[in-house]
Amino acid sequence: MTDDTPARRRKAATIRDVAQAAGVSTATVSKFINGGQRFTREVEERVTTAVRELGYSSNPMARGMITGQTGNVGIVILDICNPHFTSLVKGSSRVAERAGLNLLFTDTAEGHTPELTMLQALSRRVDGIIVSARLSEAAIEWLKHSGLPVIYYGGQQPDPACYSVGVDNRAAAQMLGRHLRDLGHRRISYVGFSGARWSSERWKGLQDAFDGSDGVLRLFDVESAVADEGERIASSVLLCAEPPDAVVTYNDLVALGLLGQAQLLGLRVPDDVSIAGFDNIIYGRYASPALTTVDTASELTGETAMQRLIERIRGDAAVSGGGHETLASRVIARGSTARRAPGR
Amino acid sequence: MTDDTPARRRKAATIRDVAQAAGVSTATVSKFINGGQRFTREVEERVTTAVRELGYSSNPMARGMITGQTGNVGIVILDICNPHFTSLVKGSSRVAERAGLNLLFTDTAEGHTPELTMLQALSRRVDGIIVSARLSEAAIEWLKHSGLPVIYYGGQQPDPACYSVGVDNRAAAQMLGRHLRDLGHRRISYVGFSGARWSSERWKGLQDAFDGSDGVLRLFDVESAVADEGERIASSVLLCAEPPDAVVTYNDLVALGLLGQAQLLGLRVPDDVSIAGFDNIIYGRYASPALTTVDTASELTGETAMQRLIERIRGDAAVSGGGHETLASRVIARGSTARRAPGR
DNA sequence: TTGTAGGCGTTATCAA
DNA sequence: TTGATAACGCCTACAA
Repeated sequence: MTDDTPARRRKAATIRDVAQAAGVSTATVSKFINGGQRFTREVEERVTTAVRELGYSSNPMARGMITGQTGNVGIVILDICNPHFTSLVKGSSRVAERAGLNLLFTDTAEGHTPELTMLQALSRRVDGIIVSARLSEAAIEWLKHSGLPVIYYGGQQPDPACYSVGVDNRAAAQMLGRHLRDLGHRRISYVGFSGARWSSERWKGLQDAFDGSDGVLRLFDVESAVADEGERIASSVLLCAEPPDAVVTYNDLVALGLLGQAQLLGLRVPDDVSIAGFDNIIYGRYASPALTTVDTASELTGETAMQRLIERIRGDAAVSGGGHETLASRVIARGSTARRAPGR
Repeated sequence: MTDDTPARRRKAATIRDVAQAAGVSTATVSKFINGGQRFTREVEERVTTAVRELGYSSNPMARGMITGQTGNVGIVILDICNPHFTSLVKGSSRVAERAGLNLLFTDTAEGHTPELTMLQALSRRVDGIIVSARLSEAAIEWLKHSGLPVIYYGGQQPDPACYSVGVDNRAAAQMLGRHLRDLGHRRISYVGFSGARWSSERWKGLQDAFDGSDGVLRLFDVESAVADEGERIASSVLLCAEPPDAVVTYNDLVALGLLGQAQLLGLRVPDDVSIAGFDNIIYGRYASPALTTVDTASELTGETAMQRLIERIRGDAAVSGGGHETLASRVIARGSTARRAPGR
């Protein structure tokens, strides 16, 4: 049995239907809906009834046309499958929901649409937007020029008029480096991801940590920050002439891949080599050994970014002038890092 | 240095501005923008220029008011932090982007807003919606009544007029059960999640697999399908009087938690007990031993659901009448399941 | 406290 | 091929 007609969307009741049913003007209904005014008990009751019976709710597009607000906020994510970004979305989503805003989600990893085109399309459908600080220069420039409220997540925007939220990557890496140094490690390899601006910050932080020591740091690079790449680069990093005591990777995904592959290559972690990443994704706990990492406040980043965005949209006076909000990070030491074996 | 004014959004050029600049009527510009008509070279050139110089793009809300289309599609996710759903979103997102549709994302796990209220608000902002088959009866009823194009993911909707997409959970579980049976396992425990309708399908599938054998199946239940719960229930499942040869869990997250805890309790996996889950989340590969699982076509589910939704929105004739689309699933055997030890 | 009327930016209809 | 004009549903002065 099939439908006689393709399910057609029933036309919703309009404010006029309500006005008529309640025997008042549309203006009265509008004011009633949007609150902030008092009415006769009589009118109030009739309107309430009419709204309920007709199941009325105002048309967001019609309202938007005149208020200039869409009721939506946008978020542009590099790769939703990275748990770091997943948590970020979770945090943003929660805050948006509380504020009664809808979240327009975009994943750019596919990159079918050029970044700029995508932003231009999105910008007409949202009141503000949260984007990665890794956006292209052209896109950032266009955003600035557009006047759309924007919050950047991840790194800090050089332009002081921009708002951004994230951890201090250099300081975070320095903490991790210090941890490794305290464990007696001297030969450190960093598997960076030059596609992210702040990978170099993390590299600098590591260097800071070993400043004035006899530590030897070496730099590698992956083409994308995923587990596969960690697997791919494992042998280059681990089986070289003078192998490292410890390896730090750009993020936990790369670390997970590296960790798995290291074991397949016959290395014992952490006895032969310590491994650590960034982001504190939950799955690091379920690797074996559990992965040492640096928490980069993923969910809090999302929450904070959304809060700042909403403030900007609402135009709260206190929050003018841009600036970077630094979130606290912390090292989470687990089984994948340990004191360097004496004989090693 | 602060801004003199709160960044004000510059008012975008309207179709009238373009018409004036090009010396034509707004109707002409509209037709030109929306294509599908031919113009004098002269007009075409003037309009093109005006559009470019003014950086014009049409106002989606104004357009939506008259076309009745929003250009948005909604997706309602139970918990974006579950990689299964993350992949689903990824698939949907890609297809939506290709079709030029924006994705309105909602995560219900927080549940601040009642399901029905959330759907009602969302329904006015989208042309169609993808939701979990785990939605409440009331919500499903309301959706049917609304006439909004809906695709359910996960389980099959009983109502044949509804569209749904997902794997055959019973058959999938039967395959996994068969795998375990072939490995010589006889005492099987299933850690289900009664919060999901299709957990019982999986339970039935397992029973099917051991039908007519001397297998003994036992049922447990978690309150939420996350790794923590897998950890929590581990001792109850594994340390009982007659411990199981193998444990199947509702999904990989629970399995991961259970796996980690099993090892902390001193059990060797898979020597002492085999463990398997559902969904084939990527992190199962990085557990140790790697997790045996059943692939539930997460990303394909998202893609397919979005394709069907778009067909429904566009009103393609061929796709009337509803129905369930079954996606193929497959067992992915890894290290966490192995032949039952002889002496066990 | 309530109503009237104008306009938001666009598309669709119909006439030129 | 092009243009005038009427909606679309709502909000907001302003008037009553």
